[in-house]
Amino acid sequence: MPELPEVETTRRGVEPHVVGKAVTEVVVQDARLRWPVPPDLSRTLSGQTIIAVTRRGKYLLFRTTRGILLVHLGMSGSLRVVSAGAPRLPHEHVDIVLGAVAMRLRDPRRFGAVLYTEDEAMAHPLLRGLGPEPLSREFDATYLHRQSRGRRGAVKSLIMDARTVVGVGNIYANEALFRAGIRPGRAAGRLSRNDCDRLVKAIVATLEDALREGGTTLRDFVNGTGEPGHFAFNLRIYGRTGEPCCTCGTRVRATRIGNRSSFFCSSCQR
DNA sequence: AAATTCTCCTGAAGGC
DNA sequence: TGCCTTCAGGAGAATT
Repeated sequence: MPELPEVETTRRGVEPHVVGKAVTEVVVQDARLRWPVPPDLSRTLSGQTIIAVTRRGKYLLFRTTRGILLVHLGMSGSLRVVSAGAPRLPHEHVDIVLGAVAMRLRDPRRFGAVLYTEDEAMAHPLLRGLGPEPLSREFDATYLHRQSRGRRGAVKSLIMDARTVVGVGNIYANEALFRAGIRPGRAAGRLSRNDCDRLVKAIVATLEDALREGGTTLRDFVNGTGEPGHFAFNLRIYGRTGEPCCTCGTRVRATRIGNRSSFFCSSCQR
């Protein structure tokens, strides 16, 4: 599931192949993504040169002098660079063709998005209101502590809420809480200042470790050049229901929080 | 205001 | 073997 490490891995993978190139055309095989791919996208984008590839949360931003192509990978999306005109496999819905190469979006579950805006980036409705980047200085214990005050909901839901901090999805939320020794169901408002400090450090460390491994591939994810990520081997708690905790041997328990599967060690996490 | 539920979608896995 | 149900999840929208 693309979370920050997967999206950033994708960004790094495609960036060198697309910056400085002009869009030749956009070929849409199936426009039915989370929102329809704009019908005039090919006409709008053709001729525009990509000057930078940035990321905000889980959104990829392909900047041109005129506007921004926004790409979100949803939960099963992947974007890779292929030869223009390479045979299309199932679920490969959109090609952003740049001369001899193309960025190709594959998205079996079609929860992803391909949009275009000429607004200033952060004014876009999907980007406005996003919380800080987890790997920025702004995301620290003081900030998280302040955000958590008065919250009776689960801390796991709080850190997965993009208004609190971007880029943390279900897998890394589970992993970070395990590393911090905090139960996912704990009321956010009951976190001590020290809990927040450990949790922020755990989130940062988890994301950085995953980034180093090129992200997590459970099923669909591949990077900008089609390679899977290897962090799945490092998952300590996610998906390990019934297995012994890697730290203390207690059986890993599963529960649902905010309609998302959650895993924890009842001994290591309080 | 915060918290919860619903919704989109398809493939895999389990049950009978 | 085959059909049916359940589950997985990002995150905006709707609801409580």
